[in-house]
Formats: sequence, structure tokens, C-alpha cells
Amino acid sequence: MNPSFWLFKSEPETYSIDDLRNAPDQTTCWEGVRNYQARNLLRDKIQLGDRVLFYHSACAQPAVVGTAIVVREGYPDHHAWDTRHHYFDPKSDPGNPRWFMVDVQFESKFSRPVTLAEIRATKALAKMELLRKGSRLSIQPVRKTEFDRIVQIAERM
DNA sequence: GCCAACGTTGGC
DNA sequence: GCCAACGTTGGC
Repeated sequence: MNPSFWLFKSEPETYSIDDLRNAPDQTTCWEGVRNYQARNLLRDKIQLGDRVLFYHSACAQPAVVGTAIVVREGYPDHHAWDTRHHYFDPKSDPGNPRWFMVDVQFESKFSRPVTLAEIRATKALAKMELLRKGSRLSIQPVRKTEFDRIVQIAERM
């Protein structure tokens, strides 16, 4: 199976590409997704070896800042059952988990961010979900051509 | 901080 | 099932 391609949003003040690079094994569980559409992707679609664009959102310079790779497929987000956890959700039942996550491993940090403005200005990227008006999906599919183009822009100093 | 867009909740 | 109210996201 060929890998699929995704874009994961994260607020850098919460979890940045540097946090991922500095994490043990440069790996983290992608916890805290509480949206059903994104949940379905995490649970059903995202596979081992899939490639991820790491996007910094809700910050001074929204941008794709690097890449990651999926190293564990969807499994229940157990934080939803921890009453003291920020991501606790009383409606998630361990017998029938409501929320899922995957594990991702750091792959690269771009030598420079590929900003939302640049993405918007690139014709070949015009169809990205990221650019859809009102789009807020924090886990979204990306075409291989789009993934490749963004990496290419990052390398084109 | 503002605000548009979206998702969820809950009364009816 | 409708829809108003509310909470969240995220660019600016």
C-alpha cells in the first residue's frame, strides 16, 4: 500500500514541531482531537507509514513547519477517561471509546516555514482543505502532489 | 481582542 | 427534526 498524506494542526504554544523533535523517540501520541470528522480519519483511515505535514495554527505565523510519519495506527484516546485530564470527556466510555489517536514520529523540520500566505499564493495548492473558507478540521487529507509541492517550497530557500 | 464560521447541545 | 444558544477554532 502506498502511503497517504495528511495535515495535522497544532497550536505551537501547546505542542510545536520542536516539542516533537525533542520528545522521547521523537514520537508522540496525537491526543485531544475532539471532532468526529477528524476522529473518523484517526480511527479508520490513517495508516502506518502515512506522511504528515505538521502545521502551526492559531499563532503569529500560521505555517507548515515540517513533516512527521505515522508510527502507530488509531487506538483509543485514554485521556478521555481521566477525570483530571484536560481532555477528559465524561461521555467517552472505555467499553466503547469515542475518541481515537495515532502516534507520529518526527521526520523533518523545514529550514523555513511554508506560510499559509505562501500556500494561498500557490496555484497548485488552491484545492487544499486548509484554504477552504471556514475550514477548521484539525486532521485533514492532503494530495501527494500537494505534500510534495510544500516540501519543495520549503527546500527552495 | 475581534469576529466569522462551524460544531454541539438541548428544549420543544 | 428544528433551531437558538453556546462554545470553539483560527486568521487577522
